[in-house]
Amino acid sequence: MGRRKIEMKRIEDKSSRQVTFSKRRSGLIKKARELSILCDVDVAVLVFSNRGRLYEFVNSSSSSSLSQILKRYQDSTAADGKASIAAVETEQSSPSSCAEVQTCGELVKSVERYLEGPELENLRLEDFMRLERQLADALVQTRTRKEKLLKQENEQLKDEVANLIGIPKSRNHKDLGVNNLMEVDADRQYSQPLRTLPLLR
Amino acid sequence: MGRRKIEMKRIEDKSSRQVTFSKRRSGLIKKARELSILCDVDVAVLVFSNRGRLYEFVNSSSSSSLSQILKRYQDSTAADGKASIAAVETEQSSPSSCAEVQTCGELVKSVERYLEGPELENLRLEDFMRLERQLADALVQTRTRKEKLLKQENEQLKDEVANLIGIPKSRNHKDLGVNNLMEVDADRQYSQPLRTLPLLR
DNA sequence: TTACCTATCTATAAATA
DNA sequence: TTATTTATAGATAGGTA
Repeated sequence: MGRRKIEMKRIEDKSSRQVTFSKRRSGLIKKARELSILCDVDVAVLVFSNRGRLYEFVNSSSSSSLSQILKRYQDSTAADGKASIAAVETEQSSPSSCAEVQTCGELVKSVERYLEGPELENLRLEDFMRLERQLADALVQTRTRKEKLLKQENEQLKDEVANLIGIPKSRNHKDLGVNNLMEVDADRQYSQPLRTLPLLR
Repeated sequence: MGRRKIEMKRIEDKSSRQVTFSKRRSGLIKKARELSILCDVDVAVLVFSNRGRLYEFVNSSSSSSLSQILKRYQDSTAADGKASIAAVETEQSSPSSCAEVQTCGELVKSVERYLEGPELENLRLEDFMRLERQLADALVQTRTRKEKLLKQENEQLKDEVANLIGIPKSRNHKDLGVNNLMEVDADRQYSQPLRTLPLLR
């Protein structure tokens, strides 16, 4: 998509890597927006720069759990302007793969340095910690809900079994609400579609 | 990027919306992968279809909290139904050769060390953050195991129900253990509109 | 940086099998 | 319906200011 085709590997030149990052990041988020509009689906894109900055897209009309999580997180950081989560400077001199730049240890050290510095910078740390808590809370909440549904379903099924054993007339059975639980998607070229659980409203 | 320019609004025709969804979803995830490789950054893309299915991309070298969560989520699903029973069953006993158990044990020990360590009052930010992550991961793993057990039971019960429906002669349900491929009606009607809610695992 | 420029490459809308 | 083809719209790599 440019003057030349480029190899699919890490761009070594720092400057052009940064430029490409900026361009492609914008492009990715634009495409995410288009997908969400054209196809009327929920899309979330999260990009963490090597300096720990987060760029994101979450379509506003989303109602899914994860999007809610991300939105919640977004709200919590809105006061501090965009992309301020753990926006710390890491002058890591790790000679090896820069993919590991943002290890927790590195990040923590950076945050500590950040805290020792002047300014209201610790606000960003709070943003980060708030994000951590929110994600954990949301994860727990979501899993609890799903587990609850599974238990409910199991209870229904147990009742069904009991009924069928106790009253073995071949009556018309009620819907079990489980028929698509084990559905598997065939498209695994790039991603792994994950099953979701039907929820009656 | 096609024969014609299209308006940026929801595609009304269901068929072409589905086709566009499939194409653009693949394209989005491809671009996410390219961005993560070329620029060596962490990228996560989540797409929830209207049927509640989740398509995702999270680059493997990511080390951010969110990516870790999503990755673990992905992993737990990928391993679904494979060799997970043994791991669960051996959990009670002392450390076994199972990597999963070992990992869990290591995690618990680490957490215990932190909790029982002498310098608890001097808990540093680094320790705190690591602890937070460990607790979150442990929670996820534990709940994943529980969920797998629930699903197993759920599947057994579904088979049982299917068998009892298909063979409504009242029998002892224990002799239905053979894997009988009974199918459930696909065109059943729900009394209420079924809404699917994407859930984290 | 910070942004435009534009030749090329890529994604994809529509057609077709 | 799903896969393949093709013509175009769109994204962007390397320049330039």
